[in-house]
Amino acid sequence: MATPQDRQLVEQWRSIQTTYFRTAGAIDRALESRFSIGLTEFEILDLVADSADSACRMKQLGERTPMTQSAMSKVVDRLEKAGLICRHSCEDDRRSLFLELTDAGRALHGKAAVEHRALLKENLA
Amino acid sequence: MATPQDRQLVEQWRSIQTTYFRTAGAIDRALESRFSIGLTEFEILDLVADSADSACRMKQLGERTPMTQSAMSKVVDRLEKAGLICRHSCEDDRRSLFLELTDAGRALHGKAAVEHRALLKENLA
DNA sequence: TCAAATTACATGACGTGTCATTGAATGACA
DNA sequence: TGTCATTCAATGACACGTCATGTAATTTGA
Repeated sequence: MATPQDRQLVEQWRSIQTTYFRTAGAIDRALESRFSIGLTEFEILDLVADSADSACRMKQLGERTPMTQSAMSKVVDRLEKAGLICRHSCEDDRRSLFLELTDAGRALHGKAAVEHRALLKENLA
Repeated sequence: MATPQDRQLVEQWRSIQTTYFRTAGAIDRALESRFSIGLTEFEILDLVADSADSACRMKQLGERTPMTQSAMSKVVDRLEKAGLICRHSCEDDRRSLFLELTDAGRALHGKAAVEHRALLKENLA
């Protein structure tokens, strides 16, 4: 029934869960308290900041995160309301959207990224 | 700014996230469709099934999962409504609760665990 | 070229998680 | 022993994610 291999799998899984929750929680709380954004928001900022090219982002970002399309849309809403990002409709295909950091967004991302990296280092050691 | 070490940390973190979401998602969907319970519910069943001793469980279970006390309480609600688990108040300390699987709960856990282990194996390879 | 299928994104209903708080039982100790 | 602090669990308000669906733009192909 419960083979040693099963036990080991379950242990491995619990370890992943623990690491994930501990790390995500720590980052989320830190970003929330210092910059008033959550981990999810930061991850979108981070992805946008990371893409220097000018492709139609929204769609492509979706391919680089486990988030749902619907979740993405709402996160971008929040980021836009917070004045950290803006949507530009894409001339070539008006269904698509470009995302771009505002100056405020870029500034905040810079500071938040330091915090983010530090907490990753601390938690993934 | 973005040192190679930072890059590597971020890569490692994305990898953990991907594994976590892929695995959790697969298990959740499978359990949901075949047994009408979610991953969270299963994990509580699994913990209860795993503890043979008769300590005041609720509290101790909390120490073995990243879940909040409040989340636990609600999951147990659902499990109880589904007839898979029951709460017994603890004689020694009437603030505490024992949890116990019902027969239905034990039966379901047996089948679901097989599925769970199989999906872990598939996803954590 | 036009109707049907597809694609990109937004939105509303809904489930579940968190935080803050409550209620009840217990513990500490003057 | 009576008061105050602590602990366990439940609950309500709220935030956020998912699913199903809607809307508009684009593509396909007869």
